[in-house]
Amino acid sequence: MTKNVTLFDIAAASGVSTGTVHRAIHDHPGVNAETKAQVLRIAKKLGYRPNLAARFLSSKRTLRISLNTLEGTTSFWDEVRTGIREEAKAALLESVDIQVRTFPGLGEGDVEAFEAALAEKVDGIITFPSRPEKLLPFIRRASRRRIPVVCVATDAPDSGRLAVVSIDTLASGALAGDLMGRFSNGQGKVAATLSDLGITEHAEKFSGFQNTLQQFYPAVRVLEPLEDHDIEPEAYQKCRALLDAHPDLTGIYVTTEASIPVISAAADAGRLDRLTIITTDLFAALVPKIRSGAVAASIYQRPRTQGRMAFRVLHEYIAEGKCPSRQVTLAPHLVMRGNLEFFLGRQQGQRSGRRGSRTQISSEAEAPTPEAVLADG
Amino acid sequence: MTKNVTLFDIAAASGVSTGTVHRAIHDHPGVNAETKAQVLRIAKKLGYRPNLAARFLSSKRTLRISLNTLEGTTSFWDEVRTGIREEAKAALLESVDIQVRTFPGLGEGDVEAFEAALAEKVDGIITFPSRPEKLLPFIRRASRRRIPVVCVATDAPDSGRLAVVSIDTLASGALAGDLMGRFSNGQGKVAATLSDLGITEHAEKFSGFQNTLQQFYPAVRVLEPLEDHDIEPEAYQKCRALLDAHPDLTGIYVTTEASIPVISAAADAGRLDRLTIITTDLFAALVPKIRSGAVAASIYQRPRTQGRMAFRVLHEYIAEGKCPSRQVTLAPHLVMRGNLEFFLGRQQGQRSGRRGSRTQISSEAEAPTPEAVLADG
DNA sequence: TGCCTCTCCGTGAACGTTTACGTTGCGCGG
DNA sequence: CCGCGCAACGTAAACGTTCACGGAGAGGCA
Repeated sequence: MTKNVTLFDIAAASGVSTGTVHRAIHDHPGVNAETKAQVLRIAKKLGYRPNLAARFLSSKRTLRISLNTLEGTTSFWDEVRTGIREEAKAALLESVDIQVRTFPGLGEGDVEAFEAALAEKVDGIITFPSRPEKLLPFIRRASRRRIPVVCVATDAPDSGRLAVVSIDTLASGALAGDLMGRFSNGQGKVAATLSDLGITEHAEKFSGFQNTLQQFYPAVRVLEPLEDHDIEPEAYQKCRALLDAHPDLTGIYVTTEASIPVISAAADAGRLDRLTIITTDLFAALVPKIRSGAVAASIYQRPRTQGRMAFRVLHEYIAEGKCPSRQVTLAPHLVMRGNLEFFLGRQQGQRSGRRGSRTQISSEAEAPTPEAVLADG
Repeated sequence: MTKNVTLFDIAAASGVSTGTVHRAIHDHPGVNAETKAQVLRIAKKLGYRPNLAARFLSSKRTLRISLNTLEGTTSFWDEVRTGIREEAKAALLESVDIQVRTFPGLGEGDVEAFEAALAEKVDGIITFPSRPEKLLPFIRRASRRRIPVVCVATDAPDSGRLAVVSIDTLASGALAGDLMGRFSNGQGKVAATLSDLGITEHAEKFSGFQNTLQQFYPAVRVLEPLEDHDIEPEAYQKCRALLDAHPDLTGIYVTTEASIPVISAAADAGRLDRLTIITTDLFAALVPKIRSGAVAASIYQRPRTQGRMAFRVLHEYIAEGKCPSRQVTLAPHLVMRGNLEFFLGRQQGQRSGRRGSRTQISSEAEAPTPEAVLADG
């Protein structure tokens, strides 16, 4: 491991001063085009990597990032936010200011929120692109302004976004398919609900679900997916109609958070005990349904981890200038009756976690601590 | 957010120099007891928190940690190591030197490996405490010497270890129980194999398994657990005997990595297709068994994440002097036929990941980059 | 008294980057 | 020729911590 290349080394090699090297590298004005090219060439040849400690030491600006989310699904985004905060605390090199901007509905106010973030000149944007195609030009604009954008849960392809963080949709669907196949003993007729086939993520979940069933449980018949367009009454109505049309339906896979209307429809049709229902995510209203067995399993999309990863990618980019992998996909967790309490405890413990860890410092006196100051008393 | 307290502030407030403050805080020799107490009091009153950037800037020592693992289960510990490396790279503030020490068997050579690590005066030890009670005094000794010890996979309670990172055993067992109950349609007779009831983790897994079945699938009968003491022939023999003794056995849950002998026993007894087998972890030999459907599901203990967490806790302690939560428990992942490829791809992508991310920097030219040097060409 | 040791403490130079400011050299209008 | 502005570049002081060095005193011993 040879000693790291510094600005000074580059300066010496190219016959200029560190100030010029710095300006060249950071594309700041006031440096000749030739000189700049020369410096960049040498920097690259020498394999320059900035020393973050030095950078943070000298310019200790606070990192400002905007989190743009949907208003309705608060529990999910609350967890995402917690994850971001957690990871920000772990990065521990700068103070972080998270500005939360919410928009009321899919495609409503998302652009405005994004523009507001841009206007504030934040250092990065973590967003749920509710309507990717509408947001696309704005993400491009941010990208041109060197403001990194990380999409969470849903992707905005070809937008120049830095990265997307989501669970692996195919694996999610496949897991649901496998469970459905096993739970149904390899036979029966099952359906899936989703928001809109036009949304890649939902289409992929369904695809994973269908493929797995076709491949490994060929006797199970998969119906056409049911689109609810994120409207609960529509989900309820369509589900009732589905149940009426198929008296022999054995299972439903809800790929979105809109599982409650589906469960209600099944209950109102008196079919709850004959249906295997697999849902998505974990929120207060769903808990009793899982506990009672109405829901066989729920596929948890790990919002906290999504938040952590989103921040992490952003931070790596801002700090080190590295372009991380453009797609961060997570494996979903599976929540069932037996391990439900575990997941609830985590959500719980999370919120009180911040205080918890503080008190722990002082209470666990026997713990070894390098900073004597902090250990005492 | 008030400006951070520095060594200089403390020095000014207590009428000494920064050098003395530094020595006092870090418990270095050469400072009067009274002075030291005074400095510490003031530091505490002012709420001093060390500036890591400055610290890493000045003393760029390389962090040396020892990873003590079991020789046999290489795939698991290889992943753990990869996770550690990953996280170390993400910490990006210092170079990390991971010394791997392996010991041949449970309780064989583990103490020697630990002592070797201590002798090397490493900055931290990440270990699998194969026989916690034997290792206990040595962990204590490390703790007294302020060398933090993180246990992975298995805990060493009351040893003064900094933290333990593991899968939540109860949730694991519960998940296995839930799946077993569902897959068996709520009836039948099932068994579980484990290494030794004396090992807390295994006992807890079984307990979660049993409780879940008793509570939610009361018609399923759970047999006494089968102890294989981590000896494959013993696992095979006992399993054959089990199958002979219980011709109506419907499922087996293997809580350890020793699932191959169980599968062999079932196959040799001609019972494979009538048994629901739930295994643990994911390794090469298991893959075809899952693919063929011999194994219904495997509970993946996420070694890479365990490694990441272990390093993270260690790093937080060393860097910031903070005592993290003493127990880091993870939710297991569930591997089935449909999502098997996803997990295999992750393991694969992991190993080539380091190079992959490098090439990505240069290939993804459209990506915005703050360091012009790295983006060009 | 001279010399030496030991403890306690101050001093100042790193570490690599950022940034405000100073210094050239050149062209141009008056 | 003077003065001005401007582009291009150099300079040096931060940022907070670490660490090697050295000095001042106190005490011991011949």
